[in-house]
Amino acid sequence: MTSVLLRRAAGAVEARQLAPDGVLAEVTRLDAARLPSFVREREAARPRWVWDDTTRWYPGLLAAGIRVERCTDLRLCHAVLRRSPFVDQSRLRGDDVAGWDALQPIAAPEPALFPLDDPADALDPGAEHDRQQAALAASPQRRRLGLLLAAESSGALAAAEMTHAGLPWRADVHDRLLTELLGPRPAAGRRPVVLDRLLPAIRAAFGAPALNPDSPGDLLRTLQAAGLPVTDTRSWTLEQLDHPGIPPLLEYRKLLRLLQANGWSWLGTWVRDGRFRSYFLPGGVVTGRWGSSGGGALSVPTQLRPAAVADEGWRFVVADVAQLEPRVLAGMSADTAMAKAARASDLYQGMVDSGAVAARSDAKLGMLGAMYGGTRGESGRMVALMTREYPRAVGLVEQAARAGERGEVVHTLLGRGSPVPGGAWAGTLDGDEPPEPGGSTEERDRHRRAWGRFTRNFVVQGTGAEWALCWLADLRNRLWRLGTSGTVSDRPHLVFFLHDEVVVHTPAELADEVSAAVRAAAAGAGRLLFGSFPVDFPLEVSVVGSWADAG
DNA sequence: CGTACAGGTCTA
DNA sequence: TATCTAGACCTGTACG
Repeated sequence: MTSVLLRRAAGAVEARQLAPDGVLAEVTRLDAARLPSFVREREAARPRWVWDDTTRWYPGLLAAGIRVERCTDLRLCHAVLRRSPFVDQSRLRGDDVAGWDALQPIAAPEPALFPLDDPADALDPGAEHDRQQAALAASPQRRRLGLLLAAESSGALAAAEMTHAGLPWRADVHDRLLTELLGPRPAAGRRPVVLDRLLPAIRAAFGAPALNPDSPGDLLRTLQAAGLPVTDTRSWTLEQLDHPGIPPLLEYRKLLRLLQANGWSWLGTWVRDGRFRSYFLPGGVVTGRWGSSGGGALSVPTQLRPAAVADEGWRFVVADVAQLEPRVLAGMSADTAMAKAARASDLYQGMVDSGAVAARSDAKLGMLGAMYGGTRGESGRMVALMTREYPRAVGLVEQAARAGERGEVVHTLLGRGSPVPGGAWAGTLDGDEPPEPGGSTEERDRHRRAWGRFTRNFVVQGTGAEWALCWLADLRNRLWRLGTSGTVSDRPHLVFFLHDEVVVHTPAELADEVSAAVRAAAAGAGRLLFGSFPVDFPLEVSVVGSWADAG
């Protein structure tokens, strides 16, 4: 496959075409305004586009109606390679390593095609590409690492396309939901009538006429003065209490939260032209999960999902994986007993049916405890049971926890490395950092165990993210091929992705084919990561008019 | 007056 | 019979 490396050069663009063996075949210099037509012409041969950072190149191409099939995102690949234990770090050495380390994605593309004063312009993408290729070629885990880099780059394309398309969002439906719960939209500077009605009831119940429930300190003092035995004011704590002031207080806080997080001002800020537009950030989380920026895309309340409505004549295909992380753990540890339980569409029920545990809730508690590091109470007892039934799977996360406690780096199946621990407790391991002044032994042990819980979870959450990335990358190409003409948003396309769930917006007549594509991509992701090892990733797939109707 | 942090609540 | 993983983002409060 040929590659085309793009770089900005003083208001123009330089395109270097590389033959499959990496030899430079052709250099083209073109005016930045000519870039879209250049990419459109060359894309017919399906090259791999190599560029410093997808957020700096792809939004402009998408705006010009151009979609590309594959790319290498040097920023994201650099970040993976720099932390991977599968890489000989000396291969990445160069003058501008610090520059690549520090390079940030662009969250909101500026109106100009390329922003001025971009730190990316000081970096040489050609040299970085050569270093990355050399590091990959020398890796003892070339296949896995190569797969991870390709998946990460594909994710960057998918993320840019999702931002470009946006999630269909009906402002009128959202406004109706808010009005039903809070009353009509208040004038600027006023509060919704429902909150104004609840406030005196709360103050009266606690005999505190000046109470401001928005102030955590004020609220805690008032609750304690009313004789309630609390040390925090979390909803979970308050729900345990029997006092006439509690129900209106919880109601008040629930509605206030809705107003502040996803009220009318959210609607005005994040919904334009019938689309919720936020930025997905591939690799935004150390484990490899995506982060997001803008509008809280990672926590869209289920309460508001009725407002996500497909266009006229279009549908949503919503798909999620049941119990992704335990399945991934079964696969990466090659635990055949757990994989057998995972053959059922409900893994926890599969554990009950095989006689491993008595109840589904026990299986769930035990697995979550094993993956998160639960030791106490019922969770700890169930973890012990899991260890007996699934020694390979539990052994894998136990080893990751012990390694983390020793300050070592752990890695996912495809080779994403965990961060090196910082802070006083880790410094004492190598003796190159003095213990924190006032830091007691117990405090250091607490940090050590907390880091062990993090590395324990890292291997599972991170490998789960790799599975999801492979799923997404394959699905993206299948969706494109299902369409016959037009650009990304004219064909079936991704509009939302959240760890183990995708939403596809598709012309209604293609919805069944999209459902099949979603399933085929999931099966493909399982084979890519685990080969012929028999672990299933069953999906729940719904074809709906509104996101709220899925599941 | 702007920034940092704590506390809270939503998501998988 | 829980306080165990990862995030985003809001407000109030303390601090310089």
